[in-house]
Amino acid sequence: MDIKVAVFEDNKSLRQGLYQLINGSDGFECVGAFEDCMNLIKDIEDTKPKVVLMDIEMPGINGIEAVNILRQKFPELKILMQTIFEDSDKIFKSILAGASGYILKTTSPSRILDFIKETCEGGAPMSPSVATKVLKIVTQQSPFLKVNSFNLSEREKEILSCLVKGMSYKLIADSCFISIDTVRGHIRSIYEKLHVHSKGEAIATAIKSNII
Amino acid sequence: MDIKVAVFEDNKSLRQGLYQLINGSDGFECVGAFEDCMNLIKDIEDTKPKVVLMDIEMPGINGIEAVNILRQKFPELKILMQTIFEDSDKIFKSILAGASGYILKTTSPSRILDFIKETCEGGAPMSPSVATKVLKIVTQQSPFLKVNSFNLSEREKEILSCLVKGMSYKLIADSCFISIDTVRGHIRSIYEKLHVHSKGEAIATAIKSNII
DNA sequence: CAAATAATAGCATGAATATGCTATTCCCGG
DNA sequence: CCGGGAATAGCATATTCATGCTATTATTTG
Repeated sequence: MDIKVAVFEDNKSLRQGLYQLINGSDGFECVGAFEDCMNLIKDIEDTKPKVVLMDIEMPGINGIEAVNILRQKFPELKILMQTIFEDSDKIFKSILAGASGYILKTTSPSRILDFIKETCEGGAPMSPSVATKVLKIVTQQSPFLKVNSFNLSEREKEILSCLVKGMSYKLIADSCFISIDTVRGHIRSIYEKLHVHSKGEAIATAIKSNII
Repeated sequence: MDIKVAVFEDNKSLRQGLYQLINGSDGFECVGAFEDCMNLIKDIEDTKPKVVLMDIEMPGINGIEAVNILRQKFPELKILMQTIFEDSDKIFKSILAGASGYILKTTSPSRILDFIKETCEGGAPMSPSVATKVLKIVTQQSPFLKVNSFNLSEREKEILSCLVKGMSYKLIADSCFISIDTVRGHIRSIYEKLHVHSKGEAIATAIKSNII
C-alpha cells in the first residue's frame, strides 16, 4: 500500500516539485498539494492522507495553527513540518502543537522520502540541526542540570527509588530482601547525603535532581 | 582532515566492528576503542578524538556518568550516545548530561558514519524513534500543560506545595494560619484526589504531574 | 596490614503521619 | 431556600518514621 501524502506549501514551484517527487516514487502517493490552509479540514477529509507535509511559514493560517487544528480533528494524522529557518521558537511551538517531525527545506529529495516513511512508521525524524535546537530547549527547560552530585551508593539509589514509588519501610525491606532496620540504616545515609530530614524532602530532592 | 573518533563499548565484537568500520572508511579515523571508562580522562587526552561514540550501558562507570565527566573536562568534545534500549529516562539523562546525539545500536553502519559526521559538524543526530521520545519529554515537561487534572482546590494546592517543600503538618499549620487538624483535613482530600495514601506518594505525584 | 566504607542488623523512643469519626461556617447554583 | 462543596476544627488511635546508640562482615584502598 502506498503512503498517502498531502502537501501544504505556498511556494508554487516547491509545491509542484514535492508533488512530482512523491508521486514519482515507489511506495508513495501524493493525494493533494495545496497552497494554503483555507480549506484545511475539507482538504484532509477529501484526500485522506496518512502523512501531511506542512510548511511552517504560510500566509493566512500558518503551519503551527494548522497543526493545532489537525491534531484535534485528526489525531491519527502524522505531520511533518518543513521550514527554511532553524528558529527555536517555531520548532518549539510546532512540537507543542503536536507535529511528528521537523525538517529543513534544504533536505535532499531522497531524504525527504525517508523522512516521510519514518514519520509514517511512528518515528520523529528531524534534521540534525533541528535536533540540536530541540536538545537545547530540553536542557534549558530543565531546572535540574545537576545530576547525581550526591554520591549515593547503588543500594542507596535503589532504596531511594523505592521511597519515590511511595513504598513504606516494611515494603522496601521485603522487596529488597533485607531487614527493616537495614532499610532504616540506608535511609539514614541517604538523608545525610541529600542533607534532608524526612521522607518527603528526600523524594522531592530525588525527583528534582533526577537521581532516581 | 580525517574525523578522529574514539569508541567506548564493552562488547568486544561490537567494539572491534566499530573500530574497523571507522578506520576502513574515508574521512574517518578511529584513534581508540576502549572497553570501559576506567581511564576515561587519560584515554581522551592520549588519543585526542573529535567525536566519542559512547555506549550507555557499561559496567563500572556507565555512559551517562562518563558524559558528565567528559563535559566538564573537554567541553569541545562531541559525544554520540549509543544504546540497545529506547529508554526515555536514559535518553533524557544523556541529554541533560550534554550528549550531542543519540542513536540505536540497530542503526546501519553507513548511517553510523553519517551520524558521526553530522555530530562533528555540530548537528544532533537521533534515530527517529529516539526523537519521538525526546518530543514526548519536551511536551511532558513543558510548564505549558500545567493543567490541574486532579481538580485540587487553591487551598489544597497551597498545602500540597508546602508538603513538597518538606514541611511538617505543624509548620504548614503555622505558615497557613490554620490548625493542624485543618491541615490534616486538607491532606485527606488531597490524598483522595491524587489516589495516594502517603506524604511521599503525594509529593512524587505532585512533582511528576507538575501540579505544584 | 590497617583504616575506611558499604551493607547488613538490632533496639529504643519520641515525633509525625494516616485515617476513623463529627461538626460549624460560608458561599454558590438551582 | 436548600443541598453541596470548601474551609475550618476537633478527637482518638494505630501505624510509620526519624534518630539516638551499637555491632558484624566483606570489600576496597592507602
